[in-house]
Amino acid sequence: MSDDIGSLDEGASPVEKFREFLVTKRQRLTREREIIVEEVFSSHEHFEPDDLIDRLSNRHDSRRVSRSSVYRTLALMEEAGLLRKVARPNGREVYEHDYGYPQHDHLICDQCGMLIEFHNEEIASIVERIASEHAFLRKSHRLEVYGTCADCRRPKQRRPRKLDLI
Amino acid sequence: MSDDIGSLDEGASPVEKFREFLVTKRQRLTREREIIVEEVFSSHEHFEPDDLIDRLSNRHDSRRVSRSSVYRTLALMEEAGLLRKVARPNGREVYEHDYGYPQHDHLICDQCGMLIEFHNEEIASIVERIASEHAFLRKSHRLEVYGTCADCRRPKQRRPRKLDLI
DNA sequence: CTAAGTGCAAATGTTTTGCAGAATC
DNA sequence: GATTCTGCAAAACATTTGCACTTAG
Repeated sequence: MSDDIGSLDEGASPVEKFREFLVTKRQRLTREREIIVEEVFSSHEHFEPDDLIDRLSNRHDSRRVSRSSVYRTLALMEEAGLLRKVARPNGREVYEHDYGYPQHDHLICDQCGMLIEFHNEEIASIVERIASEHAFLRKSHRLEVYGTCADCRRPKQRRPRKLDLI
Repeated sequence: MSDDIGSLDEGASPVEKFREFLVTKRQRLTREREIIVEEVFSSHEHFEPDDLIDRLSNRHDSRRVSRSSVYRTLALMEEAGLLRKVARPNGREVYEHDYGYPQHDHLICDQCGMLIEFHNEEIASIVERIASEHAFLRKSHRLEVYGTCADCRRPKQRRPRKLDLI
C-alpha cells in the first residue's frame, strides 16, 4: 500500500495517486471512483462533468456510474490534485489533467475558443518569489492569457459588409 | 459625444467609459444601466450578481432595477472592460473592477479565502513575449496563485487574534 | 418614430442533497 | 458491524429567455 512511498508516487498511476489521497481522508477507493478516474485519464481532452456523465451514466453494463457520483468524484479528484479547472472564453470552465502531465498555462482565443498550452519556468519562479514575499505557501497557480490567436487575426478576406454604416 | 476622444478616456468615469462602449455597439445608456454602474463603482469590494440584486432589486424607489437587468448589464460591463471575474477558493467567482484600478493579480488562500493583490511588471512582459511567440494578440490575463496565507499557516495553537494586528 | 431595453414570470441548465439500500474496511 | 458510498429523485441555485410594455436617441 502506501507504506514508505512518500515521494515515489511520481510514477504512480492516477488511480494509485487517488487511492493515496483517499487514505489520508479515511475514504474509500470504490469501484465507481476507480471507473471514473480511469475514464478521465483515458484521454487528454478537456471535459465538462456532463461529458463524463454522458459516457458513464447512460451505459447499461457494470461500468455504469450515476450522475451524483460523477460530480462527487470530480470534486474529490480536484482536491486530490488530479484535475484542475481551466476557463473557456464562453464563461464556462472545463477540467483538465493536473497529474501526469507537465505544468503549463494557456493562451485562450476569444474568437474561436482555442486553447494553446505553454510552459514557462520564469513565471513559476517569479510567482514563487512573490508568494514568499507575502509568506504565502504556494500550492499551484493558474495563468490564463486572453486574446486572439494567429488564425483568427488573419484579415478575414472580405466579410459581407454588415456594418458598413448603412 | 465620442467625437475624437479615443485615448483620452483614461480619466473618464466608469459611466462615461460604459457609454462610449455602448455607442460602438449601437446600444443605449439607460437609467437602469447607469444606476448599476454607479452602484458597482461605489465600492471597491468584490461582489457577486446576487449582492447587487439584493441592493438594487429590493428597493421601492426610482433606483430599483430588476434581476434580469442586473445580469444583462454585468455581462455588458465585463465586455466593456469595466469588470472582470476572479475565482474564489470555494469554486465560485466574483467580479472586481477592471477599470480605474491598477492591473494586478491575486494570491488566494484556500483556508480563509483571503485575496491578496499584487502587481508585477516582469510577469506582464513575459506574458507579452510568450504571446508574440505564438502570434497571439494578448488582450488581458488572469493569474491566480493558490495556497495558504501567512495567518493560516501559523500553527493553530490559539485561534489567530486578528484584532491585534494593525 | 422605432429600435432597443425593462420587468416579469416561466424556463433552463447545472449541481447538490436526503435517504434507503449496498459495499467496504 | 460500523462507516462510507451509491443511485435516485427531489431540491436548490444561478442564469437566461419570451413577451408585452416602455423609453432613449
